[in-house]
Amino acid sequence: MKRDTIQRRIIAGAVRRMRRHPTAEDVYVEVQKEHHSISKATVYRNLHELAEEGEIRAVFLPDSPERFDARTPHHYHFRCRRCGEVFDVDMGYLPGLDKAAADMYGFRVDDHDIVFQGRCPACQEGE
Amino acid sequence: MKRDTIQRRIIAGAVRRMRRHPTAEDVYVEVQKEHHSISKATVYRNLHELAEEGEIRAVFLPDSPERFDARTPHHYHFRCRRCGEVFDVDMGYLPGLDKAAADMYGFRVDDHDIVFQGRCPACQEGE
DNA sequence: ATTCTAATTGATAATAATTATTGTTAGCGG
DNA sequence: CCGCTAACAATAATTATTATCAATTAGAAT
Repeated sequence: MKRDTIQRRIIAGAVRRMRRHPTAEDVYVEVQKEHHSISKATVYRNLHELAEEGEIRAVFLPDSPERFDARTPHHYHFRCRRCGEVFDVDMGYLPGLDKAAADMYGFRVDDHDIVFQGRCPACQEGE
Repeated sequence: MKRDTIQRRIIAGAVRRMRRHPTAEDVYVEVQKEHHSISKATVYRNLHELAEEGEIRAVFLPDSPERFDARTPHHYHFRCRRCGEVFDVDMGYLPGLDKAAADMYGFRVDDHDIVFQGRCPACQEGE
């Protein structure tokens, strides 16, 4: 049975507070402030468990360690190829894509992620 | 100036031959058959260079090391959450998405990737 | 064709990211 | 409150990737 530990609550809370798609390492640094003895393995384990339960979302981005995101409404991402910064892209989830993929191939599609790549406004200046 | 080395040709050729989104490691094993003394660093280096030049495509997938793909027409991917297998999803590139993201946020969008997740047909049996 | 030289290579070391192991601790049902 | 077991901390191990650098070599210049 899934136990409700203070470590888990701290980790979940930290991810919900953090806004910039933190990596496991970022979350580790953050939770250390609240609970000094928490270990890195516990952070990894709980992040993955929380993601599996749907409490938070795992975001996979190019050239980056795995990131996490507590924002509940599904959204997409943009990654600047120059500075590496990641931005949210709110354009509404496109359920039609899931259905199309499911119909074409017989998959059971749970969801999808879209990652745009290019140049962010700041990095477009002076080119 | 960009030099045309036999290592680069062998690596590019191997990726073009391989169909299952090989990882850098997979490519390394493959090119070893042709050129025994090729080093892993050379494989990594060339894969990234080839990707940057647009000769091949880098594919970033959840819970997986970086993968590469020589298929020229852009396509999407599906990953089975159970067995981890990756499938191509050919549903036609959706340029409208790039434009929408660009217009909303002022990005210069080069392209996007979509990764669907769920269960593949084989893993749906006996559930 | 020979020489030059800067790009590229191979080998290996270093780093980063993640997972596994092991012994300890603490939620929760009884 | 007790005991069982899931979850824990600490750390070792593994995996993935990048950096370093002397040696090599493709392509340009002679």
